[in-house]
Amino acid sequence: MNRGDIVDKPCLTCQYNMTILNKIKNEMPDEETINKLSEVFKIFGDSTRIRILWALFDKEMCVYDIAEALNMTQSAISHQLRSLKQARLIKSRRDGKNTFYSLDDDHVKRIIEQVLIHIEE
Amino acid sequence: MNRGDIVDKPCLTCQYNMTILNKIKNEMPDEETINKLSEVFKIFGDSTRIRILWALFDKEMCVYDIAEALNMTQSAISHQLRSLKQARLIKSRRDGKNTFYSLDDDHVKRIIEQVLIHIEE
DNA sequence: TGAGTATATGAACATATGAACAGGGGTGAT
DNA sequence: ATCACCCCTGTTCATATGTTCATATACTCA
Repeated sequence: MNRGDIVDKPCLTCQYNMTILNKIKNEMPDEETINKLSEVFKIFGDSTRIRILWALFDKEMCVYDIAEALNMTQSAISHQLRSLKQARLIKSRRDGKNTFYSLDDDHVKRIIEQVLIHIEE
Repeated sequence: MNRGDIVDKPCLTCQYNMTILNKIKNEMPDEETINKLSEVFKIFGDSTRIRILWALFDKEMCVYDIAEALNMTQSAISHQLRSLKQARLIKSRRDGKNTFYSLDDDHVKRIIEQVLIHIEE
């Protein structure tokens, strides 16, 4: 069964006709927005990154200390920090030898909290 | 450089000492919660699933119509619906030949909206 | 009961991802 | 300038994930 077949004989028992389905298609955010959305979620979708974000919840930290707090190698942390920064979930500030990372804005914290509420119900 | 070395000579220029780092470790949610969090985010982290959730934002739909609205095969949609259901982001209701899917609760919508706000800034 | 419709599942394949390792670049102290 | 330290980049390898195709199951109605 492929797409062509389906278009010609729509699901008769279902509630929506082609007009409504097309409306859904059109009201859907554009492809770029959808992709951005899923990319951001993808970045959240890793336990190490969640732990990093959690560690940054109320203070900035340098790479070394994050690695220390999470019991992981500096290299692994650095990779994850890059992902997080590319997704604009964190920002960095250089101070001499150290680079300090902090949450990009409050949304990040709120998003995690929302999901936490969801899973705790 | 490995973990053992680091523990013995902490980053001298950083702001946090071992006591604070241990505090971070202890205040972090337990492993199970962190894992659940990242798993849920992982499920959100796919453009097809985001589009499915979007289609379900204000009404239930059957598999066929979702496939139709998204221009995808029934099989692909069915697989994704299973993931979404396992993560408790959607629920299903059988009605004769059809299975209708809808958002599990309002959090799902709110979570997506939060991230949308974040990326639009 | 058998035909037709709606959905689910399994296997195979391609792609994406995370961790570890090796090496390099920038910074500050001497 | 040189060295030590902090961090980043590129690569490799193992594993995870998404898609497709083929097929199985569930349900309805004649």
